[in-house]
Amino acid sequence: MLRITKITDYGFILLAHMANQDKELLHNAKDLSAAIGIPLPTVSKVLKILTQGGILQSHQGSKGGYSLAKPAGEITAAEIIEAVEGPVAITDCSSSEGCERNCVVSPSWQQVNTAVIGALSGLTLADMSNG
Amino acid sequence: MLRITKITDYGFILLAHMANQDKELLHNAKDLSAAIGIPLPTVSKVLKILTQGGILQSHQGSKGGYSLAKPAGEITAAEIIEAVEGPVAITDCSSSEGCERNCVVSPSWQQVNTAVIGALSGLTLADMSNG
DNA sequence: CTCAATTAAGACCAAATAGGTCTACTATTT
DNA sequence: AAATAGTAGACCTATTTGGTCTTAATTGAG
Ligand code: SF4
Ligand code: SF4
Repeated sequence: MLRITKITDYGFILLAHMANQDKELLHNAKDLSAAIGIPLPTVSKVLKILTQGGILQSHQGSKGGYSLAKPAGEITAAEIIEAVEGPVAITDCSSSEGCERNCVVSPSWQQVNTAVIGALSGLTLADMSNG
Repeated sequence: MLRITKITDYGFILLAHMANQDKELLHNAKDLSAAIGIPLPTVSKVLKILTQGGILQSHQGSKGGYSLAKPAGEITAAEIIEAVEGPVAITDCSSSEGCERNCVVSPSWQQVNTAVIGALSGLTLADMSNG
């Protein structure tokens, strides 16, 4: 339905919050949950996914937490979405797997897909955070 | 997951097929189903939705069928998607209803949404069909 | 060394959405 | 009248998404 998922949306909220504070500060899931107003288990899940996608760096154990893996100005919206939902593909045929029905409109979708990725790549977390 | 639905995809295939033929010719669901290779009930559903959305014109009764409501060059991809899935809104906050959690990243999503709609509005059915 | 705090991994279930089919009805042509 | 074709909408199934939970592994502090 041409919409990002809630998990992705939460990811952006969390990342923007982290980008607005001292870069070295470790944020733990519990504090973030309280700060953002999203239940802890969900926050925890999102942070885990973002870490697996290389957007966040984690530090385990007591006094552990998460921090941005790169400066906010170097993390693009496209990267974040890909980390959470996988490659951006507006149709089956604009993904790597493709589509067996290789129809006439496919090239147009490729164009649209490229344009969308372009828009998302031109926007960094720094742009999105404090504004 | 940032993807158009299958019904929408079918819609584009059907419309492109129709745009590639005589504008005045009426296409009935059965023939279109055979031509495109999508089951009749599904084709029928898609055509109905496109008609309700004002993209197609229908003609009931024997020898009836569907034809484009406007020249292919005047039907944009954005229009078609809206007709099938409703307004393009990449997040809750970029739709008319909005989102109660009015967060800091919302303005950025508005920008992205506008860019996406722009890309979709700049592409007509004529562009997408015979190309 | 032990304990508490904290992330990691993934199972799990419930809710929502999407995909697809079907039936009954209406309109038009012959 | 009969045949053809669209209209409306219910309906069920499959898939995806949202969210929670449990169990482990890791690390710092006392
Ligand atoms: S190839 Fe045609 S059918 Fe397959 S995804 Fe692309 S547009 Fe849709
Ligand atoms: S306002 Fe914030 S939370 Fe609500 S949809 Fe927009 S980005 Fe997501």
